[in-house]
Amino acid sequence: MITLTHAKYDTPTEIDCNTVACRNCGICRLGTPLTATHADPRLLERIAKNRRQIKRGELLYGMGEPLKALYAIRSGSIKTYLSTMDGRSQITGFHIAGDPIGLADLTTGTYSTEARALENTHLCEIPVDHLQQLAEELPDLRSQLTHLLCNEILRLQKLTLLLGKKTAEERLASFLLGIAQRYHQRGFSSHEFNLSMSRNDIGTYLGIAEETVCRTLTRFQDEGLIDNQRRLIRILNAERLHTLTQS
Amino acid sequence: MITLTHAKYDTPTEIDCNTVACRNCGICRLGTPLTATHADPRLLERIAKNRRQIKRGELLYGMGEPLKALYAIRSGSIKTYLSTMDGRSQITGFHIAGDPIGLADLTTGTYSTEARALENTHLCEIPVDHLQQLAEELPDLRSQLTHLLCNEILRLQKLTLLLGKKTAEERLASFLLGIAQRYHQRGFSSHEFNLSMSRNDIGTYLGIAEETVCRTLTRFQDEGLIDNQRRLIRILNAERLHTLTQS
DNA sequence: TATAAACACTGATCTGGGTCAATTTAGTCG
DNA sequence: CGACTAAATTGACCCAGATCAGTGTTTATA
Repeated sequence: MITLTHAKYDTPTEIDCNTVACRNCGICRLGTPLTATHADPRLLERIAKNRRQIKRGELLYGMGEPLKALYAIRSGSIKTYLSTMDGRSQITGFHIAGDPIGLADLTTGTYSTEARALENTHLCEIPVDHLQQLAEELPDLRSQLTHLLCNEILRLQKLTLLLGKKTAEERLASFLLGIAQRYHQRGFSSHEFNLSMSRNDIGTYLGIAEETVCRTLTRFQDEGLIDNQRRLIRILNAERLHTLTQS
Repeated sequence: MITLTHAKYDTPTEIDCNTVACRNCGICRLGTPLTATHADPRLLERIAKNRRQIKRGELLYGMGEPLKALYAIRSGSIKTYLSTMDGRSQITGFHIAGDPIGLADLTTGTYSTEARALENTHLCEIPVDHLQQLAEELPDLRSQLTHLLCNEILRLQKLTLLLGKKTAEERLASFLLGIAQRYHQRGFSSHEFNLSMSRNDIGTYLGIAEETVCRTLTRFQDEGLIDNQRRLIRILNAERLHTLTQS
């Protein structure tokens, strides 16, 4: 079984096992399905110009800043969030290796969220003018970008159902299975994983208090649904968790 | 002052004042800004094949159905919503004249929400294969579609902030000003409008109970912020409402 | 290996808004 | 018009989860 074994609160190292090869990256996949006769490497190099790395807690970009580049995560993870005037914030997404960030801001030219690293993170920087020019040339890239935008809408629609109508228990169950599924899609274990975000972050994403996150995880553990070792989570009964999600 | 004067619970009539000309429609605008040297009419006809009209309460499409067409609203309004397994639902959007519906489902080929008419509604039906073929030919149409997708993401991000972190009062204030702004963009009054949705629908959109919607609107009226005549709303103090939105 | 600083967890109490139960007000239709 | 029906409103009560106030536990740092 492959598990994510990166150190907790990891230190700045070389790209570790939780890295996604360019041909598996969401942007670079160029519309070819998972069974890709892998994309032209020169093409991939043309899309992502620079590499960049940021440390845990660092800001990648702030809301309102002019959009200089999009990013694709090579390793690590990023949270994006919005805030009210008086400082309450709502995390709109956790982004892991292979995910693009900032796509939705392409047409307005301004970042609509804050983006902050949850751990030390390696990124590909994709200049926007460059991407748009390439997209004009490459129909496959265009359809991949459209696909990513559509998926983001579907994800946010499901998030509104969660935030508007689900109980704390349903939210946590949905969250855990969602994380498991995403890791699984990237070839990692869907039963055991290290969360890169704090309990506070989870609450800020699910629209509940940190304490409610803790209490609910503890209850799931007591009921034998998960093994809760702080950030290391083992899913013990995915079946029953799924019935708890109410979706 | 132009106000929306269609009859309450309106009856099936010819297209009324709350109609958007094709050249102002979200999809047909073809990337040209508001100051458009208006688009080629033959082009517009090529995009929207059939007209369709549905009555208040009728289903336009159901979740999970194969995507046959996208729709653009000519007049009237539509709600789209998701539901939990046990029947709680979350409205993900209210759509009015000029809005496209179903765009986000283009790449999956299946409707991801239910869509139901809030009043008698006239639509343009846009076959998907046809749209995609046209988009290949027309760069302006492509960029308009991308723009619409991006805007939908930004809208849903703001909705998650509302659902995850705002109080009932903040939700209602945001909602009223949001409606006002959208009507304003379409050339109607931003101070007086008829809501096409029930109090129950508003609650189902804002993640609060119908009763809380009523109580909060009543309070806004008592405080002189709005004039609340059932579905006819007059904004009396937009300034102060805005400070209540916390965004 | 101390010490500090996050982070995770737990218990006690409180409250915004949900739920339940009427009542009032329009809109519809014979 | 008057009866019927759906929607809107109001009041009383209740509870899921927030908030407050700690106590453990792990990581970071000296």
